[in-house]
Order: sequence, then structure tokens, then C-alpha cells
Amino acid sequence: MSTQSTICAIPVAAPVRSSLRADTVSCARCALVRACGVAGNGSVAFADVQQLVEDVGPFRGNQFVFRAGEPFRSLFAVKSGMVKTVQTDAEGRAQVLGFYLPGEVLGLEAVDPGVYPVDGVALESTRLCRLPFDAVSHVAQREPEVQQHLFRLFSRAIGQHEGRSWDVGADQRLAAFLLDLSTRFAQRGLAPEHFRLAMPRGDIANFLHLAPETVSRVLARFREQGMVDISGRDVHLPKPEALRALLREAAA
Amino acid sequence: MSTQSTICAIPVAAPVRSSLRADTVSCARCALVRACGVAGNGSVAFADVQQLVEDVGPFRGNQFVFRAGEPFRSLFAVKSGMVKTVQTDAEGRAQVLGFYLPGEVLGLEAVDPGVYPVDGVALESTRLCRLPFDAVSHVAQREPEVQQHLFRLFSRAIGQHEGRSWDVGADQRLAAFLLDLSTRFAQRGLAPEHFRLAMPRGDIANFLHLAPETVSRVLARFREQGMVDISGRDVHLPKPEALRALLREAAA
DNA sequence: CGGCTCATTGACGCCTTTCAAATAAGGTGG
DNA sequence: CCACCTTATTTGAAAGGCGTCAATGAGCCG
Repeated sequence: MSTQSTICAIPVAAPVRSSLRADTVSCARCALVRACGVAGNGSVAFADVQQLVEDVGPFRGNQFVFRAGEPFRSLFAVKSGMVKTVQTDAEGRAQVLGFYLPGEVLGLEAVDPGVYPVDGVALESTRLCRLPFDAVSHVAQREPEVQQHLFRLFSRAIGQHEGRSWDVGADQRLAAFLLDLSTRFAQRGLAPEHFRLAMPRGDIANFLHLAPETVSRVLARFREQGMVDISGRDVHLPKPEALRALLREAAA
Repeated sequence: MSTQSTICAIPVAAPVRSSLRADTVSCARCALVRACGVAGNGSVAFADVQQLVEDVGPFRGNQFVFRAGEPFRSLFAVKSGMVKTVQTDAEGRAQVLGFYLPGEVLGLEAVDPGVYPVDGVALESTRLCRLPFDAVSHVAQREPEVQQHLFRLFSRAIGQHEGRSWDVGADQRLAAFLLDLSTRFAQRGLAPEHFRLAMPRGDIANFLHLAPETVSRVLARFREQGMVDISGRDVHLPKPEALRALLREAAA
């Protein structure tokens, strides 16, 4: 809420932002602060975190940030671009588990098993910050504020998964998906009503447990009803309230 | 792996167990150790945790352990019985998000928002340990081992949610559900092939995004095929391999 | 400009839900 | 201990939503 400046190259919530160039600035503190939604700008607790992060990338689309089965070493904070996590079973079936926008942290599910249980795949040209977990934990040991941020980061991820656990129809799933993206873009200071889908329809469909054809059809209907304006991967939400109203209706 | 004794009244993995009575023993250390699957039996890191926990219950079936909207203060470790978490939207629709067996910890999703986003409801007579989160965090600040346990506890919860995110047919969902329960019971030293469902069919159906009728039908078919032996809420899995084979088949 | 991947649109089929009713189980009070 | 009531579970039949298959069209890169 306080400083509007762009810390560590990740857009932060701010009504008005100017240019952002900070490729030389680490993003760990920003990632933790932003990801946890805490205004820790003035504290010195994150100074140590900034020391141990490393910029990685840019990754191109479809390039792996990490692969399932690799030993877990680091969390990753998205600086720009977008990343998806995908789980693949023994029969080769794939399940998209999440999309990660700038300012969001991925890899949390790897802490317990000690190996990444999913693939991390860049959806477009993407830059990230690598956060060695051992080192971050060590800092958290000294800095209560950092520890709390991490706890909240984990907790939030659980809450997000649970929020997606509702059994609703295709329309409501798409509406919720678009509104969720809109909200998350807004939290990073980006326009909530106009954004770009970095992922193909198939990924959206897989993520939402729908067929790609169904996604197309529902989006087409949304467009006919004037609820959304989508051409290709560019999305415009003229009336978010209409989508929100959909979510209040009965399930399929 | 080491001690087979029942720590803090929560059954722990052991080939053979004798009587268990430990209502006077706190379960925090056990909960953390067991929940994280780490053999920290010999360490002294959890000594402080044991000091600050409080036994609560027994709760009767359908009694609330905590309610959605209440300010978050504590995590809860199940000592005996079973608990479900349920999210309810503005229209009164409910979604069962999880079942918690003895030795498992609930409430993690409440850390970030600061309020419980779900109801915690006992499914049968249930005793728990209350773990004040502030105090636990404080101990984690001093004890790296405790901090790591907590991180893994959070991480595991994320992984469990992601493991349930597969889009499969009703048969496979039920099979996975039964096998999951079986595994989790086994991890607590209980018989993996014979257990009791503390929740009504409706809760199972809701949790799995199915209609109660579908659950009945699928279980009836499983019984006809000799894959499971269910009478009422008592379950016997004579051939877990048959269920596992089902999961390898193509999705619906 | 050619070949490719991705997105869209239509028709059909199947799995699951919904609606309806019977049966069983559990709990309470007499 | 039994009768009764309430809730839970099971079973049947029909409707509907979504997936699958197939084909067209649009966008993109070489």
C-alpha cells in the first residue's frame, strides 16, 4: 500500500506505475512480500533474502524451469512472463495444476517430497528468480517476519487449491478462471479488465477439467452475450459483474 | 521406523501395536513428526511444542471444531475420530474439502487469511490437540527442525490437493478415494484393508464431485466384481491391486 | 507462399445427474 | 426392549451436459 515503486522488477499493486526496469535487482524480498500480501517495505528483515537469490532465464515458451523428479533445491518467483505446472502419470496423461503470474511463487509442493512432483514449464518468454530453499529457510530461522511470510505463502497456496475445488458447470468454471486471472493481474498493478492468455486453449481446458472444444464454445457464448471480448488470446472483460453473477447461480 | 510405541495417543506406523492410552500425553510433537513423516523421535527439538498444546474434545458427530469466519488461532491435530472441512458459499452450497484422520493436522489454510475459511466438523466422536499457531511459530523460530516440519506439513497439504486434481471417471475417483484412505490408515498403523467410513455417502459424493446415487452405484458394482466388500460404512479391500489397476486405465 | 499448430464449429453418444420411490439403518421416547 | 420416526442408502428410469469424433478455418513461422 505504501511505496508504489517497482521493487525488483515485479509489478506491484499501485494505481499508477511508471517504467519498470530492474533486471539487476533481486526479487526475493518482493516475491515474499507481495506473494504474502504484507507491506513489509520498510523492514530490514528481507535484506538477507535479497542476497541469496539468483535471476534465471529468460526461458522461452515450452521450456522447462524444472522437471518432475528433479531433486528440489529452489522455489521460483516469476518476474515476467508466465509458467504452468503439469503433472504427468505413468501412462503419459498430463494434468495442468496451475498458472503462475509475475510476482507469484512456484515449487512449494516440492518441499515435502524433496523432488519436484510436477514440471514447471514456461508459457512464454519468462524470467524468474531462483530462491534456494535451504538458504531461505536459514534466513527465516533468524527473521520471524520472513518465516511468517513463508507460512502465509504456503497457506495461501492451499487456500487457492481449495477455492478451485468447487463442482460447477463449464460456464462457471470459465467465468471463475477469467475473474481469478483478472484479480491476480490487478494485484500486480496490471489492468484487471484487459490481459493476455499466455496458454493455449488446451491448457485452459485441461486445467479446468474440460474439453478444448467446450472452452471454445463457452467463450463463444460469453462473447455473444457481451460478457467478454476475446480475440485469440487477448481478453477484455467489459462487465466483470456479469461473470460474477454467473458464479452465484446454481451449479450445472 | 524406530519406536513402535504410541506417542501421544495417536497411532503411529508399527507392524504390531499393543494397547494405546495416553490421554494425558500431549500430541503436538507426534502430530508434527508423524504428519511430516520424519523420524524425529530422538530429538529434543519438539520438547517445547509439547508444552503449549492442549487437548480438546471429545467432539460428537456433526459438532464444530471451528467455524468459517472465526479468527484463526490454532491448528488442530486429530487424536482419534475423524474430521471434515467444509466450505459454504453465500447461497448455502457446501463443498467438502477434506477428511482428517488420526495423526493429521487441519487448519493450515487459515494461516494466511487469518480466519478459518472453512468449517471443521467432527464426523464421529473425536478428540484433538489444539496447537496455538503463534506459540508453535515461536518455537519454530528457535528450533530449525520444527520449522522444517511445519514447512513440510504445509507442502504436503499442497501436494495432496494437487494429487486429487485429476479429471477421471466416477469409478476411478472412488477407487482412488478408498486407496487413499487405506494408505493413510496404514501410515497410522491401522489395518489398510479393513476400516470404517465415518462420513455419510453424501459427504463422500460431495468430496468427489459426484452424486450420492453414483457413489452407491459404483460401490455396488465394485462389490459385484469382488473388488471391495462394503456393508454400510465398514470397508474391506480384499484386492487393492484391482483398484490400483483401475487407476491405470483410461479416464472417463 | 506452404506447412504447421491452434482454434472453432457441428453432430452424435455416453456418463453422470436428476427425479422418484422403496428399503435399511439409527436414534429416541415410551 | 420395542415401536416409531428420522435420516441415510439403495435402486430404477429418464434427461441433460459434456466429451468425442470429424472437419473447417484462422494464425504463425519458416
